[in-house]
Amino acid sequence: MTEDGGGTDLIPGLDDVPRVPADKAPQGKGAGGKGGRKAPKKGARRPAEERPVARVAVDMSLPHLDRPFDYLVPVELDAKAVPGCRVRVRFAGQLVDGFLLERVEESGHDGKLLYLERVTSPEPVLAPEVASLAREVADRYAGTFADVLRLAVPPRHARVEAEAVEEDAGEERVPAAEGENPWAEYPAGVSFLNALSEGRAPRAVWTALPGPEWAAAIARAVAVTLEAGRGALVVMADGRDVARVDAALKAELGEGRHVALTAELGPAERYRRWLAVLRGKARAVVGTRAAMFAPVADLGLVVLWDDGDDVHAEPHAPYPHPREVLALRAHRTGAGALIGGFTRTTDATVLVETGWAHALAADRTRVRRAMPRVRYMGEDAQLARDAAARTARLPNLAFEAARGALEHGPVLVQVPRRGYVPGIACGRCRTPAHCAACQGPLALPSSHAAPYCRWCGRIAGDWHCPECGFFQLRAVVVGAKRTAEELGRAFPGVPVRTSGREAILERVGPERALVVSTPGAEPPAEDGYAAALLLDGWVLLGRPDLRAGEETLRRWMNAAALVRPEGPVVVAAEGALPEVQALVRWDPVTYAERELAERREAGFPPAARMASLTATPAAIRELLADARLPDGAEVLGPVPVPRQPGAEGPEKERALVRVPRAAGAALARALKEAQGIRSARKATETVRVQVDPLELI
DNA sequence: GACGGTAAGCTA
DNA sequence: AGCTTACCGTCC
Repeated sequence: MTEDGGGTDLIPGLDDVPRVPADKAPQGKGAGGKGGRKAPKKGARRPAEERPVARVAVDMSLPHLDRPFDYLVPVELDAKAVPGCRVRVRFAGQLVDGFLLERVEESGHDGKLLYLERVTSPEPVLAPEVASLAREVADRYAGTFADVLRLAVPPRHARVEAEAVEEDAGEERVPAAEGENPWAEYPAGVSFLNALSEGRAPRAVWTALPGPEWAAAIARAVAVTLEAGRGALVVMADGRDVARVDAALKAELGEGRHVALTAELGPAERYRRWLAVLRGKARAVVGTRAAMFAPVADLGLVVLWDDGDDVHAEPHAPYPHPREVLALRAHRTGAGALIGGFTRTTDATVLVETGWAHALAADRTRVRRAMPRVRYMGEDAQLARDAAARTARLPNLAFEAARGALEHGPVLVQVPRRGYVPGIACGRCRTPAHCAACQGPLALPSSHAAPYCRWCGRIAGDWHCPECGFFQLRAVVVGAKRTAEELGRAFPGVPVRTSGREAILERVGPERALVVSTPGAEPPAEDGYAAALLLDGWVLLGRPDLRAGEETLRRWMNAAALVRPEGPVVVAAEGALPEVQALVRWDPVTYAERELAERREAGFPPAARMASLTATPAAIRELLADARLPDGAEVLGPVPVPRQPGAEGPEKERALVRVPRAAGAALARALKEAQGIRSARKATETVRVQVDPLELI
């Protein structure tokens, strides 16, 4: 992996030499209709004098038609038919949308060429860098160019496009805020910034110190990049993180030099801002995953924060991941890259181990100064001696930590999402089921396993109801709300607030309060939390997912990073677990390195490359029969997949194809080719192909 | 996927 | 013969 000049963007697969001169193609009357049955729709048409051939990416996501098609540019559209503009063409007899990729003198096509039907808009919305990026992303994910373009180019909003371009606010660049440099906390931080300001391409996997400084650090890196005359692109997991970086950028850059792109803006405003980027009015972008394709000109820096968050994963085909897309962009444009978070994913660890990026972290002394004091409560957790806490069934350690901390400010309580932890109650009298040992609430990890205690984790195999003696259990929904009620009773007089999927708190004040939140919805507290309780570690860790461990650590650290330095954090899990040890020592890097080593041992991603094929068993078999899989490929399964709620049709199965990491590109190519064979053959059932699927096992 | 060409199948 | 339906190659 070396740097490559990103400026010239020949689209791979587009560069075959045109052989047939355009004048062999039908001119004017010839094109309209032969034999006079159908009258020519337009009068005699004439191709443009210069570069009369337009290569068009038609909006068709069929794998076997995933290549450009040539059309003639009629003279009257000569001026409007610019590379990157939206066009409408006749394709297989029907009118379809497309993008004009380039204008050339001659076509390589032997047959007749049709004329462009119209230029939808002369706005060159498909920037050359984005076009070639989209081609590469499509190939990487065994998907089509058209599918990627649907993600990369927002739908047109004609009124917004026509709006008079507002005059520059004229605001002279605000000098970067002269506060202390957040990067000074990191030994390699300053040299990272220097490399950006010298226009080089530093690439770092950044383990951020706990606390709120990360947003300012990102903003500073962006500011330095802009000062050096290049653009910057920042991708965040959700709108709240976007808002934080947006605010930090405003503080750093002033108004008008960057835009925030999120889905909540609505189509008009979103398109307005996106156009501002395209037209070079804004040189920096912060946004959620769709922004990964934003047409930032002369890219100097890409940033991805919290790359392990599963909301980064694009749910639409071909399911590209921003980490991959931004890495590709940085690589091909010579931009710097910053992949940061409080934790470290195994995927980012691969980037470090292969030498693509450097690790950027603070030294231990600073980490120790900034990190919380983490305690754990395992099976031996003792019930609180305090009477009120005893009625609330809170283990002593958690109770004492919270009670002490509430003197100094808010306490964060992290509980898994509603439905994540199915609570249980007596099947007859509906009394909630509690642990015989510590009186914590019982829950069922899955329908087959025995109930366990949400506080202490002890398995409760021989439960019977203390009220009525019944021994069968029924599921009840337990979520943050219920936990909030239980906690409220343990701390009378302390306000309890909840933050979850439906009602997310933006932030909380410095006053004492219990803040019960689901993972990812934790509101930052002004001046930080005085303490945090991380409950239900067993459920998170017990999930049957390859990434359960790293994901649990990520959730814990993201919550614990909101606690004041040296504040207490109590985690409900066994101290011997590697995730707990990593949290206690605040050392996500060693954890990720070990985890990656284990994956390598077991042949799992990201040490190996995988693709999942989801379809009926017959369709999977056919696809695999057509696919010339690379050497060393191994097919696992297929196994039945649980039916999606509301899904129609026959039972689906899923097969996994595993290859050595180096064969990833060959795997994608083989699957794409096999999909092409299938679609050309008009196979009725489609196979969903997902390269690097997020959820595994 | 949608079109249009050709081949096979049915109605007089 | 004259119409339908079925299949399949092509789509610029």
